[in-house]
Amino acid sequence: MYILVTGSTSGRFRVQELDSAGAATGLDRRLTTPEFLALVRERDHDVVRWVWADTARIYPVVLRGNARVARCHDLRLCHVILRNSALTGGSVLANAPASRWDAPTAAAAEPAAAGATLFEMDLGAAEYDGVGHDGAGALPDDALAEFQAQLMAIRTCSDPGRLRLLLAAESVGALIAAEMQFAGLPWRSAIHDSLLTAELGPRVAAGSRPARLEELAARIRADLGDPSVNPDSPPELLKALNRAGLGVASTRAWELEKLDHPVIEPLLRYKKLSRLLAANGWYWMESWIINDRFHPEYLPGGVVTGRWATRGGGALQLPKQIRGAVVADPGWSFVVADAAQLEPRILAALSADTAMAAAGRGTDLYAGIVASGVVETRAHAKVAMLGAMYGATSGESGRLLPRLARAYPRALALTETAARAGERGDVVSTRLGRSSPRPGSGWQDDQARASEAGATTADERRARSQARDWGRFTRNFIVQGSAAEWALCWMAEIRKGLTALSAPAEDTGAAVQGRTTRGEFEVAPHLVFFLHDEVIVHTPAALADDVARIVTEAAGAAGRLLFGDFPVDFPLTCVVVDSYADAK
DNA sequence: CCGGGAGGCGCG
DNA sequence: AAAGCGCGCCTCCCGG
Repeated sequence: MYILVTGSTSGRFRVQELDSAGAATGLDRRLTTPEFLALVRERDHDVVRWVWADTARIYPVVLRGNARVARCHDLRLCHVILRNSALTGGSVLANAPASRWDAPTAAAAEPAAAGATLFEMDLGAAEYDGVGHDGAGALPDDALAEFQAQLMAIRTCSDPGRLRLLLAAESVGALIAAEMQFAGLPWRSAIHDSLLTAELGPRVAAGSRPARLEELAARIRADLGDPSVNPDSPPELLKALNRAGLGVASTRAWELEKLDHPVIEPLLRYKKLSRLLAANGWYWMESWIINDRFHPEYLPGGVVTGRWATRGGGALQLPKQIRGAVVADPGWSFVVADAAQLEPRILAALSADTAMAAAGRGTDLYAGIVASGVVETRAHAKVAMLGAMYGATSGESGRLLPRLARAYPRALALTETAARAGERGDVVSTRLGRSSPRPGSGWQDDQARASEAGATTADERRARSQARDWGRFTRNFIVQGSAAEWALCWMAEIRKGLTALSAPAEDTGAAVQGRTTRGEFEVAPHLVFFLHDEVIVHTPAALADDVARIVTEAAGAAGRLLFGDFPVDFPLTCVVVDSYADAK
């Protein structure tokens, strides 16, 4: 049973009931926002999947109305997958000309605009799919046709089960992303401020240097014998370093670390601190922290591999330096969990390499590789595995690869096959059927030119280099993308478990007019952060152990969803803490 | 004045 | 110029 929801600029929703084949049943109503919210509460208990154009646009309306949905089908996200998947390459959908469903997603509203709080902002419910203008100029209401085309593409593909799981996972990911943005990550501005003050000195006006940075800049100038050099300017700094007799080609920290000179220590500290100030300083805090919550905008499917991206606030790059500001509410705790060596385990399962899977059973996978006698140290095991998944050719990683290939031929053959496909310009696909993009026309042109009669050695070298670049991309795509699918399934299972844990707390009505509320996010355990292979759940402290069990069991369930009975473990490091800084 | 590329660094 | 993938976002700097 599907319920198709389309929106309108006049705050009315069109709601059409569809049967399990996606055909209209005739139930077709126009509802106001309160009526729509009432319908959501009434019908979400059934086996209903809500179908809509864009979760990021419509679901905040539901959340602000203190309601939630269990399942949805996000037409925009699913369209992208089905258009690109090799599994649906012959479908009508994939071969139709580009439409508005192929347009990039519009930027959402500014988060911290002019004193508005997140809960007062218009998150774009109106006109989220551009339909429903009651006058001239309305765009065609093609959401139903699009949904039916998607169902057809799934039904007629070679492996519908995998794609159905992928689309369900992608869509529930969109729900979770909206819920996490809505709930926010607990963030203590006072602690953040004192961390900054301890590192940088007292806060100063924007545009001037805090005391610690000013002192370090003075030392750098003195040590370089250059009273005017600006340490924020790489070209100036590079010249000054060279004048001081330091033969570096860049000012990167990893290169400076190799040098022995008095200026290096203050310079590296300057770089570290100026980065903290620029990326996560007071200005960042004022822009992104509202009422002790960080509300990043997550973008499910924002990376071609299926990983999420974020927009604004740099939520996926929170430096370890400031994680001490992430503190649970009084009486609450965080359950912080992180999948151990996720990508190599995904590779073992993808390739059905039982030896590699066995090396990770009940233990650190890299330690297991050492115990199997493949390499001598854990560091070697790790760098060799990363090299296999990223396509290392030289250095220590390159030297260790043959030993890995001897011990785990199936796993290494899979990555090699993916790389060769990319080098030819072919498409590769993840476990559940997300396919890599084709290389651009420039790439194709360069390959073609290199095989023509008049090709120069420079043409050939260039084409070969680009082919290898693309091969490294496709090599990594299957692993990173399949790991992203595991993570989506993991989060979906966590969300399901958390819902069951707090099921009795059925709420009764809409938010009080004019009041801001986070609804059940104020009383029940909920996801507040996700970072590729890591989640944070904010929970009443009394439920933390239950939550930890749910999170752990969800990892096993995700593995079974992707890989059935294949004997691969997905162990977690899972801790209950008050502060994110204590997680590892 | 603005936009975009480069350099650089944070995260997985 | 990071060996080897994927991102976002800061400042500086240059060209239009």
